[in-house]
Amino acid sequence: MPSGLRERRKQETRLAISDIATAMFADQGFDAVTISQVADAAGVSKMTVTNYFAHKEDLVFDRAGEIIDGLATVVATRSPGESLLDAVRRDYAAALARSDATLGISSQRFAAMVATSPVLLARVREILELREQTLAAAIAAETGADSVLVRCVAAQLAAVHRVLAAEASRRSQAGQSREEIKAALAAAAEHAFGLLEPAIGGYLVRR
Amino acid sequence: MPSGLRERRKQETRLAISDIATAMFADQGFDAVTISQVADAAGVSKMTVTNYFAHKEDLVFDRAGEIIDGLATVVATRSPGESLLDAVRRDYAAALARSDATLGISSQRFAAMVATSPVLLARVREILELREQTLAAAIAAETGADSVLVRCVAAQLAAVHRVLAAEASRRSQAGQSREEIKAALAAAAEHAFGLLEPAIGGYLVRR
DNA sequence: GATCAACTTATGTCCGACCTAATTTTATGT
DNA sequence: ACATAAAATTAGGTCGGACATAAGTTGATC
Repeated sequence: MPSGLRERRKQETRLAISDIATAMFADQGFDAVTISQVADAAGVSKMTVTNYFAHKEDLVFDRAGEIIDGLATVVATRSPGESLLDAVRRDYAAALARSDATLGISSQRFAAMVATSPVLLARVREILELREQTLAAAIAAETGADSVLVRCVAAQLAAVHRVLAAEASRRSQAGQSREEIKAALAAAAEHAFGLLEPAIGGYLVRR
Repeated sequence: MPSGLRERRKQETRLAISDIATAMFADQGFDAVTISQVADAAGVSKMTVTNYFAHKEDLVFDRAGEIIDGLATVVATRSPGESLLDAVRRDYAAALARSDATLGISSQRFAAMVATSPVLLARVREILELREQTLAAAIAAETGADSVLVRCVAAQLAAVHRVLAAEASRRSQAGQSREEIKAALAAAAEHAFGLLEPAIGGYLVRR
């Protein structure tokens, strides 16, 4: 098991590399900075970077696991009497209130960096697909059976999150303020989740 | 302008390279075959392959444009009195009847090849995202205004197609017959599109 | 304090993507 | 028919990311 110093150093090194890399990427663009340059700036060898981060994209999306598990956790921990849609909608409002980073609200430079890099966009798509699949698995675990319908419900719920995140990214790129974006997202979420209400509003109310 | 022979030769070369490549990929796996090997097998130089196909994945998904434009075309060409959902649902049934290749029904080997290659899966995600965006643009063009709601509707419609295609891929990998898969997809489509009925069933009925 | 395990490094290979210049093939005008 | 222009193809090279291996270094443990 991790013994004090060694493990702490690892986390420090990891974070230092990730922070420096993200700053360099935001500054010069993801594809314009090589792993070697990141390694040099961080004062480590190239191999150390690739040891910590299996893929270059991981330098940017180090906390992808939280996004991937987010929706499934919300569904799994919802209170009795709450439907899937209610839980996801309630959680979105809460995330907005606490300015959760996973909603896609970011600095103009970060948003532009992601939007202009094919590699990062691909990674975002993969993360969102995994989130949807994880959500579908959580729903399937609750209903006891996997099915196309379960995956459709998961897809619809995840799609709302995804479309709202895209809107957040768009507004971030446009340079809007966090408060401005949050207000817009709150209004948009009303409409978006409301659209699903007649379809899956009563789906899987927890007993 | 394209003058007979020259253009025809190009298309022949392009198709020959693509066919040989797909066969080699299906046989040995996408990542196990290099572009050089494809070039050798096709009797051309490596540069010729990369001239025709900007990315290695394009050797497999040469007709991506058809998938990307499919839903938008369906929506844009639907008849008066038809809603968005009705048009997409009707078209799906028609595509199923004609065993359209874009539905995801394929040979076991092809399905396995795609499913086991991270690069190909990434390309599939990109194609599906582009299809959704193209559909959203078509809907926005009709309503006269883009919005989060429009993108949500596009996302929901595209999601059904995507979930059904994933099901097709899963069954293809499992070695089910085309007829077997078509029957399962027809039934699944009933449920999947039916789920959206109360949400967007009356949305954008063409006048 | 010596030993072991884990972390880091140096070095090198492989492949996809890309570039440039040279060569071959096709099309066109006289 | 032939020369010339245009386009396709080729050869050879660079670069970066991913990966493998072995050697070196540092922290942990008895």
